[in-house]
Amino acid sequence: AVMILRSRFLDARRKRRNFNKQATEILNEYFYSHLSNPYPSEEAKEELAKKCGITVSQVSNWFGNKRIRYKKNIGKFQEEANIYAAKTAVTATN
Amino acid sequence: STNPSSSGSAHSAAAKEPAKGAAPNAPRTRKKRCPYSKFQIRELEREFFFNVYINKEKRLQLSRMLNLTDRQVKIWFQNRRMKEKKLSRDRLQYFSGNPLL
DNA sequence: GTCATTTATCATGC
DNA sequence: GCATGATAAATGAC
Repeated sequence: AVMILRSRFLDARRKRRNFNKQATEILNEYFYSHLSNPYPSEEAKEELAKKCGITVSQVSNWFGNKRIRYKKNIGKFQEEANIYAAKTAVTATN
Repeated sequence: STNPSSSGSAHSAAAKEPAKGAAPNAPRTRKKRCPYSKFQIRELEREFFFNVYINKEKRLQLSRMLNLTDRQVKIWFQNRRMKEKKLSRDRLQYFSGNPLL
């Protein structure tokens, strides 16, 4: 049984599963509210990981992918950026 | 699927490298990431199994055999050590929540 | 040397 | 068919 679980773990690293909507919301909120410097500190990563229910490594992966994919095509993320910009603006006024 | 080691573009031809005193204007273009072949990985892993830290002589020998630069071999061992550390962290986290094991 | 990162590639989800 | 998460080369800070 141990061997089965172990082998399943070893090749389960690349078995991708999408994050739930709430986790993606939290990550996007942080990203677009820190668009000038989207590099969360280690402490911020741990907090995001806890809130999203994922690991710190997964948080780092998400920000790495998000940064380069945003930089490569800002226009594609413009609508998304406006959404989260408005969302953070509302929370700021309240 | 295409084997980069067969073409020899990684080692022989001038991909980049500071080029001592050749061209004063240095474009400094980042080297394109080229995945290594199965054979290259297998040999690198074999050496990594014996010693996580590779010395200069074995590095040169391995780089010639695999048609890689010694810098590429050095960086591969660095990345491989980081990978091993991450695997250890993940294993610890994975099995820590399992009282059954 | 480590280590966060950039970039391209891989593998999967849908 | 791309979107997305994870991994593999490559760079740079320290």
